[in-house]
Amino acid sequence: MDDVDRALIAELQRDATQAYATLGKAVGLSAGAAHDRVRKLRERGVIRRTTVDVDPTALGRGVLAFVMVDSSAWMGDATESFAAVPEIQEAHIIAGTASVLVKVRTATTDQLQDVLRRLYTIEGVSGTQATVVLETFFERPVRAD
Amino acid sequence: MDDVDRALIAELQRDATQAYATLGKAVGLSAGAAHDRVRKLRERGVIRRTTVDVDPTALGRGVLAFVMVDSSAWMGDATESFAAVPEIQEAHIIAGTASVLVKVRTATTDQLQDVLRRLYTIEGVSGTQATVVLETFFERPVRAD
DNA sequence: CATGAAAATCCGTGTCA
DNA sequence: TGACACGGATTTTCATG
Repeated sequence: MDDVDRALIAELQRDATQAYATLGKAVGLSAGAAHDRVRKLRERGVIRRTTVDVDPTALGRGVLAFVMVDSSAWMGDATESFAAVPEIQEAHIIAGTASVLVKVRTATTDQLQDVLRRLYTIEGVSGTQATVVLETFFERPVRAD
Repeated sequence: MDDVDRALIAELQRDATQAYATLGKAVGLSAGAAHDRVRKLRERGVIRRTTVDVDPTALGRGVLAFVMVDSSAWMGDATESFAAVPEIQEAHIIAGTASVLVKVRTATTDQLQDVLRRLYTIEGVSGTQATVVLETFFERPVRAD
C-alpha cells in the first residue's frame, strides 16, 4: 500500500472503465504492471468490488432520510433485522444517546413513514428520530490520497 | 426504465466487471442488447459512473462519524466550503434543528477533532454535534428493484 | 449477428533492493 | 532471492454496421 496504489485507487474511483494502459499512464506504470497492482489490491480486499453509481431519483428513491433508532436492548446482533428492510442503505451502531443510525431512501415520505413503522417491529427498538434531507450537497468516494 | 433496466443495474452494482455476455444472460438478453441498454442508461445519467468500492480502513480512514452542523445563517450556498474538507464524504442540508449533516472519515479521533475545528471556520457555523460510529452493520448500493 | 479493432490476461524475462 | 515491472502473444470482449 504505497503512493502508487493510492493513485491507482483514486483513478479507479473516478472511472473504473478506463483501460489498464490509460490507468498505467496516469500513475507512471505499464499496462501489465498496473493490472498486477490492481489485481493484488482486489485480492487483499482493499478494493472490495467494482460497481456502478446510480441516480437514486431514477430508481424511485428520491427521498433521503437519516434515522436515529433508540433501543431498550443490545442491538449488536440486529444486522439481519435492519438488512431485511430494503429501503435501508446503511446501518451503523453509534456511541451516544441512540443506538443505531440508519440511512434510508424511499420514493415518498409516506413510504418513509412505513419504514419507520417497520423499524418499530424490530426487537428492542423503542423509538426513532427521522431527519429528512432537503438537498444533498455531495456524496463522494473515500479520499484515497 | 423497465424491469430489465432495473435488473441490469442490480447486476452491475453487484459486479461491474462482468462481460456483457454474462450480464445479458443474467437478465435474459443478448450481449449486444445488454450493451445497448447499459449505454443508454449511462447516456440518460441513470448510471452516473463506474467506480470501485474501497475498504476505508486500508486507506487510513478507520474512524467514521456523523456530524450535525448548526448554523446561524443560510447554508444553502456553502457546498464548496464543505467540499474543501477532504475528510467529509457526504454533506446534506437537512430539515430540523441542525442545518447540515456531514459524514466524516478520519484515521483517528484526533483527526476527527481537527475536522470539527475546521468546520467552525466555515462562515455561519455556530455549533457541531458529532456522533461516532462504533460498528458499521452494512453499507450497500441503492436497491434497484 | 458478424466482424475488425481493442483490451484484458497470461507468462517469460530482466532488474532492483 | 524475492518482489516487481516490462512487453509480447493469446484469448476475450467491445463496438460498429
